[in-house]
Parts: sequence; C-alpha cells; structure tokens
Amino acid sequence: MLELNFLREHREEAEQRLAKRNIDAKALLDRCRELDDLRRATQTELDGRQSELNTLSRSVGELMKAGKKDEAEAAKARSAEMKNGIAHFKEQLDATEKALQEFLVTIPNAPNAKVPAGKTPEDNVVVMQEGAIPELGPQAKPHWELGEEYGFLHMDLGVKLTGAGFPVYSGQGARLQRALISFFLDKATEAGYLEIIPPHLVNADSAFATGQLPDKEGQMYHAAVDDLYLIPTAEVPITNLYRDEILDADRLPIKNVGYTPCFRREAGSYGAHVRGLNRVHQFDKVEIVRVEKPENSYAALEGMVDHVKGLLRALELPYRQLLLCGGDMGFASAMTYDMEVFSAAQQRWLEVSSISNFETFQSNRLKLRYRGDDKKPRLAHTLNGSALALARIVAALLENNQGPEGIRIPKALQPYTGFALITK
RNA sequence: GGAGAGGUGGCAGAGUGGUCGAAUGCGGCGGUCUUGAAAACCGCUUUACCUACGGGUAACGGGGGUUCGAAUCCCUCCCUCUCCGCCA
Repeated sequence: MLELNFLREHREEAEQRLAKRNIDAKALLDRCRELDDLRRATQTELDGRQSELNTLSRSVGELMKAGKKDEAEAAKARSAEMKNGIAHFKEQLDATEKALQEFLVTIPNAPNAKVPAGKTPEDNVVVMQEGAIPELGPQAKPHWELGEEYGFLHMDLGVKLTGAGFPVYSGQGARLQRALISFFLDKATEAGYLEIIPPHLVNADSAFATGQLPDKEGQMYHAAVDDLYLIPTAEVPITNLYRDEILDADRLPIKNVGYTPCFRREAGSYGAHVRGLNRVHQFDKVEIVRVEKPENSYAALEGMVDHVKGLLRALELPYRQLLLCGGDMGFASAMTYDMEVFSAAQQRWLEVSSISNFETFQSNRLKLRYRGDDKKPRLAHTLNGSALALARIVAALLENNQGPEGIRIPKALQPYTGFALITK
C-alpha cells in the first residue's frame, strides 16, 4: 500500500511513476485526494465537537462534586444533544477512512524511475546474460522424461497422492533437492544472512501485510477450518516477523534467509508449457529477505542480485538477468529483476528467481518502522528474492547436464549430493 | 477436546466509573558529579491522526453496548497461559 502522504505531497512524481503500469494514474490520485480531503475535514469537525463534549463531561463531574445538582443536570442534557452530531461525524469519518483504505489497497506500487516502460514480458530488458548454452543435439530429453527414465521423479505418484503438480522425488532426485537446499542456505549464511525456519501456515493478517490478500486470494491454499493460509513463499512469514515493530536504527540492515516449501494454486494454468517441473503447486525455495533504510535499499537490491548470480555460476547454468517493465511487475514491487536459466532440452528460459524492492509498500501495511537519526519512526524498505527456487533449477540442471553416461552434478553441489552423476 | 486464569507503555507491574495516556520499578536517552567509568542525584522517555501550529482527537487484545463521562461495568469475538486428556 502506497503512503498517503507520498501521494499527496509528491503528486506529480506519483502520477508519473504509476503511469508506467499503464493505468489511469490521474483518476486514481484524484479519487484519493477527494477521499482524503473529506477525511481531513470530517476529522477536524469531529475533533472539535468531541473536545467540547469532553469539557462538558468533565464539568458534570465537578458540578456534582460541588453539589450543584441542577447545573449538572443541565449540562447532561446539553451533552445528550451534542451526541447526535458527534455520532454522525464519527460515522462519516469511519466510512471515509474505510473507503480510503479500501481504495488505497487496490493501487499497485509506484515503479521506480529506472523501471522501463512496457506492457508485456516482451518489453522486459535483458540486463546481462552469462554462461554457455549447451548444444545437446536432437536426442536430448526434457526433464520429465529424464526423471521417469532414471526413476527419481514421479509426477504420476503425486497425482495419486494429491493431484497434478505435486511432484514426488525419490533416491538421487530426492537427494538432489536436499543438496540444493543445503547449498543455498550455506551460501546465504556465508553472505551474512540469518537462517530462519518459519511456520508454513500464516493467518490473514500476515497474508494481507505482504500483499497476498486481498487481491491474490486465489493464489493461496486456504485451510478453512482454522482460517490459515499455506504460504506461497517464505517471504510472507519472514517479512511478517517485523510486523508492528519499530526497530532501532542499529538493527538495520536485517538480512534473513529461510527455506520453506511453497504452495501455489496456479488456478487455471494447465497445458504443455507447465509440464513436469515448469510450474507446480508445491516446490521448495530458499528465500532471502532484507529490511533496509530507504537510502540503502537499491544498493541492497543489487547486492541480492549479485548473490543470486554467484549461485547460478556455481551451478554452471546459463542465465540471464531481466529488469521487468512496468506492465510485467508484481503488484507490490517498485522494481524487480527476474533471473532466468536456460533449460536446454525445452529450449526455453525458466524464471528461477525474482528479486524485488518493495520500498515502503509492504512496510506501510506491516507498520514496520525504524527510528531514524531524528528519533522519529519512519517506514523501512523491504526486499526479497529467491535464492533460489528449486523445481525449475532442477529442471534446467537435469536437461543441460544429460549425457550418455548419466546426468552430471555440478562440482559445487557434489559435496552435498555425495555423487557426481545421476545414473539409472 | 475438557476445566480454570489472564490480556495495560520496550519489559515487569499498579489502577475496578470522573484531569488516567495511565502509579511504581527496570531498561533507554540527556545532564550534574568524576582524570575516566561506576554509584548517586536531576530531567526526559508510546503511537497515529487533525490543526487556526496555540493546541486538539483517538488508542489500555478486536468489535459492540451502558453512562454526561469507561483501562475500569455488560455482551461478543480473538489470543495467551496453567492443569487434565490425546499425541510426533
């Protein structure tokens, strides 16, 4: 949720930045202004009347004490009259605040000045690309065939247990998952991130604060009996660790990392492009989360990108970095880099990481603040990124490294897998 | 799941109808003293919103009610803790 003060006081900037989302920013801001003006006027009126009533009520007590019963009764009568007016303005204030709040949560984050204009993924900017794309030849198999052939990935068993998009791994496949998770966690820890193991279910407050609710309701699995949501990413519980906190400045930056399974309904997405591990309902992910002072947040974003690049290099995967255009960015983000790896048998780029700076968009909902040099609470900036998401990394690893003797495991991973080759 | 207790400021903990946004202690910040530090002493120390920038309004788990007036009384929801049961 954007800050009301920002929309008011930096109207021009807000309008320009929001326009990158290809939305009618002017109309949105006009509506905001209108509601906010009404809210302020109402509050001013209400406060004045409330103040009068408070004075009167106090006088009732004093008159009673002084034994002036008649005067006290008169004051009571007068205050009873005032209450109607107060109730009216109170109602109006509540309604206006509610309307304003409901309106504000529908406005997406304002893209940063560096975000390119554009409407579709076609308009995303390739920032850099690195790593040789393997030449596999026509006999190359997509990962779902490899998984079946080698016997470590069982999409069909997942269907039996749960439904489509819930993969079952076994043997070397299972071990590879665990190896990747450990490898990513170790790398993040080396880079100064604090490991967190959070709950995998969250309440509605948490889901709201990071922006999953109310708009992306259909994305999450909901355990209705207890009204809890299965997390779509560790970002949700880990960022919410700091909900309703005012941190001392010396606690920043906060650098957390967490591994969790991630659950996504992905309603309606079926077909060839989502085969195998390309898009699943449950996958494993190691997520890095940072809380930063505003002046440091963009440097932090670049630092997170560098961290992820290091992981991809270590895994010897060809990858590229995209700067998302205004039309392709997530609702809550001010600037997002996507990292994609090339999966050589499918001949396509797969998104394996999305690294975003949310500026104050999440912290405003979270009420996550820190005390600046002037000791006044200010909203912190939050960031997060996948480092990394497993299922697609596995897909690319399998496809790119297939050979006649088996599937090669990158050197950096071998201490974790305990084998150098996946064999039949 | 059953029975009971309780939710107040960073923490601990008072307050059961009227200057209570809230005693006191601890912690934190500033100062006096000191070569320095400690101790001692003094002062300050929640947040949000509105503002004619003088101030004002709101918040004691959430919501509703009673009352001229609610942290205090009533209703309701949520949460936490203790004991019992079940259990990795």
